Amino acid sequence: MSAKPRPISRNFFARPVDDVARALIGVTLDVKGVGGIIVETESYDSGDPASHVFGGKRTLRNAAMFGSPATAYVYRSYGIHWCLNLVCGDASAVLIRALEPRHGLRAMRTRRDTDDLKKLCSGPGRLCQALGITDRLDGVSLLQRPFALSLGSETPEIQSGVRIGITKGVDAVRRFGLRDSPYLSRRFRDDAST
DNA sequence: CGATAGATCGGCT
DNA sequence: GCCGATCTATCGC
Repeated sequence: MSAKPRPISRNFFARPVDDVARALIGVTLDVKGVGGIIVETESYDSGDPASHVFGGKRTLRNAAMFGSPATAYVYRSYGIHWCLNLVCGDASAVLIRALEPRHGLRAMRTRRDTDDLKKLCSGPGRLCQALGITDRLDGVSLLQRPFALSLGSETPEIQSGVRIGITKGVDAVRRFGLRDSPYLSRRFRDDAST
């Protein structure tokens, strides 16, 4: 059924963060065998007022953002949820916003307490709950267990737009998604391609 | 449908 | 104190 896995290497992350955010669409992300295909991302970097590292201030929370490419940055959002970023170097990172559920559906449904496929991983907090991601994975390498990242086989159609849920840097077009995927956290407003 | 309030806590002013 | 890179339930049209 599934194509042979094409593991992602550290070099994948060592390029401009917007490029990585696009390239991650269609990539499979699993944590201990549970996960799916990335369908929505956002990019953040140190010059970005919406970023946790804006101004270069290093804190306990954002320390992982300053790590080497292919490091996980996990932070708590609104005191309740966890959110996962993939660090790309120079204090830049890609926020994973939505997955198409593929592996370990049973575990995901249990953790999320819902049978609705579209509510399992469609949102940064939701997907972390579904995959069991917490701050215990903050600062951990993405290139080994419990993470498994592998390239997709097709070249996906990418949609882009402004980011969600922020109050600064609101005009930057740094949100990317798999065109018309039913698993997006929200639909894209306009139909700007590429 | 869209709008909004509440949960809950670390980091910052 | 205040405010979020969120989610859910609930209210109103």
